[in-house]
Amino acid sequence: MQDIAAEAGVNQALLHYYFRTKARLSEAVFRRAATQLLPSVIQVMASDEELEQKVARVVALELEHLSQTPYLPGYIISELAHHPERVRQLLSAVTGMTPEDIRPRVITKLRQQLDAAVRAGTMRPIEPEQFMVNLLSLCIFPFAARPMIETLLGMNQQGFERFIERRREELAPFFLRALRS
Amino acid sequence: MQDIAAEAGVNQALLHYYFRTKARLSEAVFRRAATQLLPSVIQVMASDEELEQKVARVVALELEHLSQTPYLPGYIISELAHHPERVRQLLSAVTGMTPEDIRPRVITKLRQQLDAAVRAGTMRPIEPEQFMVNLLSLCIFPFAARPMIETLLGMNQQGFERFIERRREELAPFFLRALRS
DNA sequence: GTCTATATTGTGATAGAC
DNA sequence: GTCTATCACAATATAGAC
Repeated sequence: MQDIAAEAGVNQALLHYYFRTKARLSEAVFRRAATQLLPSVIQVMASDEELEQKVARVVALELEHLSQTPYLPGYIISELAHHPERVRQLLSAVTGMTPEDIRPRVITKLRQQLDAAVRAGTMRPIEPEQFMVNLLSLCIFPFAARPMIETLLGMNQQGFERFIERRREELAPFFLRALRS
Repeated sequence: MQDIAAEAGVNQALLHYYFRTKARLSEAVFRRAATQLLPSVIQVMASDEELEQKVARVVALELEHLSQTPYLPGYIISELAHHPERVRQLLSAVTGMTPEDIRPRVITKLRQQLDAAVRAGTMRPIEPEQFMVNLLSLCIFPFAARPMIETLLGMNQQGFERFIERRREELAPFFLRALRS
């Protein structure tokens, strides 16, 4: 609390005045962090856009955003690991919907599109859940594992940024090829 | 330290006797956790097996292992986020090589195989670094983001396990399709 | 090597003036 | 709303007997 107060240019007492306890400050920070990432992805996934467009937009959106806040995935996953029970309230607070309402909103539309593409013969069958997790894995994981990747692959910060630049171009085509029949 | 000692069936003093400080105990735990995951993947990646075999083996290896220790990725990423400086010493301790030695060992062999496949006309060009990060993302991220995925997609623990079962079958073919030309 | 008991410091939280 | 000063206790770490 001391350190946080100092970095904010105030003192501990003021933090308590606003947040009452350390746990509640921690939740507030977590909520703000998650708000930056989740709603836009949910919106894109649930939209009426073409599948190919969705993939391209999610990749662009995520890589653009995470390039500017590369610490976010590691932080969020860290919080998930330490406070998995917070996820429910977080999702409600961030989206304004209960988790039970979010799921169909995202999945139903996706499933329709994936089914249609299968019938049209352009895509192989894939569950919308797998589709979504695969896409987000490819976007988010590199940032979450960044320190390991940089060390293992001998990159400095600049090298990592170039690495991500390549992904901006290659990731959507890579992903779409995996879907095609 | 109290809680850890209690769960281990000893007392705080004994922990200090063996580990001297809490930080060093923490490092020891981290090292053991990482040792479970890294060496086997590095070994497979650097081996002489066919590329298709490598992909299948990494998927099988990772999903099998992570199903039994699903907390591991969240924990390791959490540690990376809080102590990125530990990665170097970790990699040395775990592999017995310096990071500078690990990189070529993994990357060189992969690059040869990928280049050969491109010349044979069976694969599109891809950097070995992207290849590796893509594959590991698809294997590891779902476990790291597990609480979020379960809540967002309305799964219970059993649902998540079924979700992973599907991936055991579908992930390697999915990934290989993305590589083919 | 393992324990009990204790020293010492760090940390979240509060009281009360302004 | 914001500060200084301080409390209460939890946490790490150590001493020393066995």
